[in-house]
Amino acid sequence: MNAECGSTVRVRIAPSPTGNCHVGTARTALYNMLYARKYGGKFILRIDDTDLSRSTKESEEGVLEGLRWLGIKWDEGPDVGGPYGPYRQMERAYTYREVADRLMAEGKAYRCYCTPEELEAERREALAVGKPPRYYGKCRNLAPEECAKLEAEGRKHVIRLRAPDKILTFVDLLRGHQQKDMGERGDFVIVKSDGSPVYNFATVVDEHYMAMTHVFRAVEHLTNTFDQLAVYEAMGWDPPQFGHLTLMLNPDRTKISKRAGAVYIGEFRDMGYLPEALVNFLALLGWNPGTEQEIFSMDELVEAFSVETLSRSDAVFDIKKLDWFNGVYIRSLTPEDLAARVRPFMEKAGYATSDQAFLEKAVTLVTDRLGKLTEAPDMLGFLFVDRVDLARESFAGKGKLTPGDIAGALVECERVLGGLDQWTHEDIEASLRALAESLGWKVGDLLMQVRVAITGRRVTPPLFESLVLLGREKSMARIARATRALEE
RNA sequence: GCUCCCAUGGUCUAGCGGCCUAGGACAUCGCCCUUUCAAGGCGGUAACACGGGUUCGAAUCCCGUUGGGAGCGCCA
Repeated sequence: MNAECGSTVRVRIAPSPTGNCHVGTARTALYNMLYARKYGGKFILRIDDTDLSRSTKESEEGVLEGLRWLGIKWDEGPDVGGPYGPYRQMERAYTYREVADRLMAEGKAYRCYCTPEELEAERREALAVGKPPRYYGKCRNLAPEECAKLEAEGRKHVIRLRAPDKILTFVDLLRGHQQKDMGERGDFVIVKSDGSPVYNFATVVDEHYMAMTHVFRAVEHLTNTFDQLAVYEAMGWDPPQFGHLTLMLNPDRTKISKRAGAVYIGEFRDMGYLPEALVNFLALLGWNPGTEQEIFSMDELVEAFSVETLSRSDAVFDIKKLDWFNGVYIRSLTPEDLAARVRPFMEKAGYATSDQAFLEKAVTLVTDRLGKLTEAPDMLGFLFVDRVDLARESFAGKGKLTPGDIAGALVECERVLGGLDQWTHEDIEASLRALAESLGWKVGDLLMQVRVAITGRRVTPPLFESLVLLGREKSMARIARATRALEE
């Protein structure tokens, strides 16, 4: 299980260019990268684009962008190159062909002319009598003349590998010894009728030529591994070590999907999550450090990572926990950093944020209150507008204060605040507290009226700091306006 | 249907035969703090899927059952 037996560790992530970076892909990429860093190896990004129809430059870029945003960096890949290219399957087409030809020449693979309809019928028959659906080898021993004849009829063919009639085994890095009797498996397709390689074939060729030493991938590939092993064996190649990771689940324990919420990295970014929070959360979803530490920087993850503590059971993606991590990371940011992260969300909401110093002071008021960056515009908007919307009910709340009571109190507030020499937190607080006492009001009740007058709402950042930031002029104007509104 | 994987509170997990009256975190509830809301502090509720073994002793090992998942594709 130790990585460094002579050769350098080489691990990879091989996403399909679907346009978006899926969280599952991201987590698998993370684990692979952590492993590479931990053992001083290389982490490679390969684009598995054999499904030619969907691949475009943009669809590839979308995936890379998601990974980059999370801070996942690769040593070799289609964008940065490297000594083991190409890094796109499409560009390796010639090699697949060559390998398939060699397998055919050695009698380890053969052409099959069966139609999809025939195969489907065969599968149904097998299932009907309770046998595993498999290809029973109709074209297995076709004579060259027969092939020529079918070819002449215009029949298309695929290439099948002769499944070895023996038990294949490997040691999974997470699950230990695994085996399968390949005698139960029919000969399987390695090259489609259009000449392109099937995934289980292409991936073997890629892993081999890219000199991968370890393959960490989702558990859905566990049983596929045996087909791949058959290819390695037919070619006389040494397979890498495999480790099959868990799946991420929806709350109802089905495989994570769109309908249960966000699944693409870009969506999390747009929802106001910090990449470091998402990474931390993802890392702990399926792996544990063996200690009670919860918060990890990327470097700390590299340090603590270990294959031994990767879990074997699937994990529900609990967004509430992600929210908690996000809050923790937001609170750890400097005002400057927080301001920078919040800025795009403020701009999107239509608030001008060119005054850096002001923005920094503003975000400082809500650092402890932000669960997600998207909440910032709502909390801070009152500092960036000329006037706020006032609703009568906001002042009274559920209490029994009448508009008259409130307007009267606000007039007093205006008077007291207007008489202040300095517009500071201390002076404002002292004067308002004193006023509450002389009025016989509870401090909280009085401050609530000012709060609503200033912000238009009952839930806001701390009042005194907000007044200071808003400035004397605007604050006084808002109180005056609120008074008038209540007196109408 | 066959093969394989998995199984500790609502969720993520620690536990790898006695240290477990099962630990931590999120969520939840209560209290404290408090100018609202948060944040923070303190405390509470809450789990070894079930049934057989093995053993002096099992959450931990074995078998079975149940439940969940994957694969059996000219998808990746």
